[in-house]
Amino acid sequence: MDIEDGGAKLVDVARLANCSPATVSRVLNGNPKVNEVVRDRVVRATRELGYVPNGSARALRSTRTRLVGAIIPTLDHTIYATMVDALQARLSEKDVSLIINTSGYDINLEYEQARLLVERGVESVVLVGSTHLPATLAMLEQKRIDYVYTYTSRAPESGAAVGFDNEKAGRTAARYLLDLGHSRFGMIAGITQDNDRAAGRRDGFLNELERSGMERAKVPVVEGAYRLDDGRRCMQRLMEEGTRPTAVFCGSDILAAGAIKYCHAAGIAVPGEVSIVGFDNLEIAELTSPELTTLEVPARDMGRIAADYILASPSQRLHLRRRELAIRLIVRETTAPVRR
Amino acid sequence: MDIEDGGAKLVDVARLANCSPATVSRVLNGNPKVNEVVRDRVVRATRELGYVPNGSARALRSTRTRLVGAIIPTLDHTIYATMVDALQARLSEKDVSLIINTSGYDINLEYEQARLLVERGVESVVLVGSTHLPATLAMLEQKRIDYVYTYTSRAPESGAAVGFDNEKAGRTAARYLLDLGHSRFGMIAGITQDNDRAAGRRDGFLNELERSGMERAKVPVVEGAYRLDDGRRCMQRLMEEGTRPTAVFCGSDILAAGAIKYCHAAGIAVPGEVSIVGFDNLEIAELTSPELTTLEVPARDMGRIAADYILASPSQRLHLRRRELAIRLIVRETTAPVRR
DNA sequence: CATTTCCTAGAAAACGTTTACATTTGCATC
DNA sequence: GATGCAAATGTAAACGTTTTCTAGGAAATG
Repeated sequence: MDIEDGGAKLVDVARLANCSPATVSRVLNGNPKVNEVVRDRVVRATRELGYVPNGSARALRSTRTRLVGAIIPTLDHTIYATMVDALQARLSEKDVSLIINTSGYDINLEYEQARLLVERGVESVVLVGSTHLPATLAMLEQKRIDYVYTYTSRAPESGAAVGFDNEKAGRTAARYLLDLGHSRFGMIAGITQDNDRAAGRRDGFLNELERSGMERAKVPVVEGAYRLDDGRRCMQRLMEEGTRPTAVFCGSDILAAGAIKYCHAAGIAVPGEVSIVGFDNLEIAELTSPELTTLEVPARDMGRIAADYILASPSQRLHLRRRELAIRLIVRETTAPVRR
Repeated sequence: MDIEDGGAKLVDVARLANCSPATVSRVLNGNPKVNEVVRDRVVRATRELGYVPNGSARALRSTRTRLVGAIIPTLDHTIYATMVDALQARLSEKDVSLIINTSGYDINLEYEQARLLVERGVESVVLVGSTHLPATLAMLEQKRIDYVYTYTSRAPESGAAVGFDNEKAGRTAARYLLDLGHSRFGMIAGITQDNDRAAGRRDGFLNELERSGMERAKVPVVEGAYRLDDGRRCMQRLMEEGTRPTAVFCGSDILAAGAIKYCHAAGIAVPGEVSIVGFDNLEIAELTSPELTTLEVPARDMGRIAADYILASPSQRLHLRRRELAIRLIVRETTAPVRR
C-alpha cells in the first residue's frame, strides 16, 4: 500500500474509512444522504491521507470541469487586467478556475486558443468585443459552450454581452466637446482593424460631429497602438498636418497621456490651445498634468458581472444576458471652452 | 450514430478512417510509426468530424495535463499583470494552458488556491515571493509538483526562483541617494506583512544607510498599500512628522507617484527640496512631473524565463534554477544632489 | 407479525483516452 | 521455401472518479 508515491486515491480513503468508494464520493460531493458518523470517518480519513481528488477523472466521469476560459487581447493593458482580476476573484469564490489566454488582438490566434480551451473542457468562454472568426463561434456553439462578450453591448445571437455601447461613448465625447464650443476636431483612435470597440468609438465620435453639421471627411483621424509613444506621434501628426484642431478625442488614456506629453514638449498649452479627452479612466488619468478628462470604463464591474452570468443557472441567465453598463464622463483639467 | 450531440469521439474518427482507436491516438500524438496513407485518412476524418479530443480523458490516462497554475497577489498591479502576460504567451506557444489565481497578498487564501490547482492537476505552479505557508509547499512537494518563485532570488530548497535580490535593490537606492549627498532619509514601503519583497527592499535600504553611519532607528519608515492615495498620505506623514527628509525611497512607483502629487499640493519642490526614488519602472514613471527616477523590475523577463524553466526537460532544468536578474537604476528627474 | 416504505451504502458500469502487449504483414536471409 | 525480424496496426486493459441500480436493514404501517 505505497500511498506515499502518487498520493492517495479515493479507494485508499474508502479503505481507511471502512466504506465503499461510492460513499466517499458522496461525502466529497456534499451528497446529503450519508450517515453522519460515516461522513465523519470519511472526512477524517481524507484529512489523514492528505487526499486530493483527481480533477481529470472527476471531470471525465461527471462531464463537469468547473473550468472557464478567457481570451483577451493583452494583460499589459490595465483595462483588461482589471477585468480579469474581478472575473477570477468572483469565479474562485465558487471554486471555478480560470484559464486565461492573450491573443494580441489577432482573431486567428484567438481561434487557436479557443480550440485549446474547448479541448480543456471549459464550460464558458469570456471574449472581448464582438469581432471574432465565425469558425470560433461555430466551434463554441457546436460544443454547447456558452460565451460572453465584454467591452461591448452588441450581444451575439446566442450568447451574452456585458459591456457598454462604444458608439454612444464616442458620441458622448463629441457632444461634450461641442458644448464647450469647439469646432475643429481631431481623433487619435486605437487600431480599428478587427477591433469593433476602437471602431465604434471613432464612429460615434464622427457621427455626432456630423449630426452637428461638421464635414466628416474634414475630421482628421489617426490610429495608434495603446502605447505612450504612439500617442505622442499621433498627436504630432494631428498638430502639424492641416489645420490644427482645438479638441482631440483619444481612444485610450495611454494615447491621451502620450498626446499631452507631446504638447508639453512642443509648447502647446493644454487645455489652453487644445482640449484632450481620454478613454478608460485608468489610474494614470490622475497623473498627467494637467489631469486628464476621460470616459470611465467599468472594467471591474464587467468582470464581476460576467462571472455572475457564468455562475448563474440556465433559468437565471435569461435575465442576465445583454447587460449594458453606463459610461461616465470624468471631467478633470485637460478640457476647456474653446478660446475665441 | 448521432455524433451531432456531444461531439465526435475518438472511436468515431477511427470508424470513419477505417482503423483502430489506437492508431487515431497515435496520429493525434504525432507518433512517427504510422503509415503515411493511414495518417492521412485519420487527419481527414478528424477534420471532417470537427473532432476535438477530450482533455480530461487524455489527462486521466496519460497523467499529463499540460496545465500550469500561477498564484499572484493581484492583476491590478501592472508589475504582476505584465509578468503573467509574458508567462502565458510563452506557455501557449507549447499548448500549455495557464490557470491564474489572485490571492490579494493573503497566504492563507493562497493555500486554498494551491489546493484547487493541485486538484486540477497542474504540473507546475508559479508563485510570487518566498513567503508561503509551509503547508502550501508541503502539498506541492508531496504531489511532486514543482514550483517557481518569482520577484525574488531567494530560491526554495527544492524548486526554482526567477527574480532579483530585493535587499540588494534597496541598497542600490540608498547608495545612489547617499552619493548625491543626502543625509536625511525616509521610506515609504509597501505593506511588509507576509511580503518578503517589500520587507527586503526596506531592509536593504536601511542596511546600506546604517553601513554609512546613519542610525537605523532615526530613519522614518511608513507603510502603504500600492495605491496613489496611500502614497500621498504616507508622504504627508513623512513630511509633517519629525525632521523632514531630503530623500525618500518608495517601494513602488505608485506610491512614489502619490508622494509626488502630495508634494505638488503642499508646495514642496521635487527634487529641489526632496528627492524621490520609485520602484518598478512602470509606464507611469514617465508620466509624473517631474519624471520619476526608479529601479526597473524585469517583469516581462521573469514571466518568460519562468515559462522556459517550466517547459524545460528535467535535465535542462538543473541549469535554469535560481536565475537572478539585474535591477537597473533609471535616473530621471525626481532626484538631485542635496541642497546645501 | 407481515408488509411496505424509507434511507443508507455497496457493486459495478461507465466516462474517452493512452499504452503495453499481441498480432499481422511484408521482407530479407539462409 | 522455411525462418526470423522489423514495422505497422489492433486488442484490451487501464487511468480515478461518479452514478445507476440494487440490496440490506430499520422504521412505519396495517
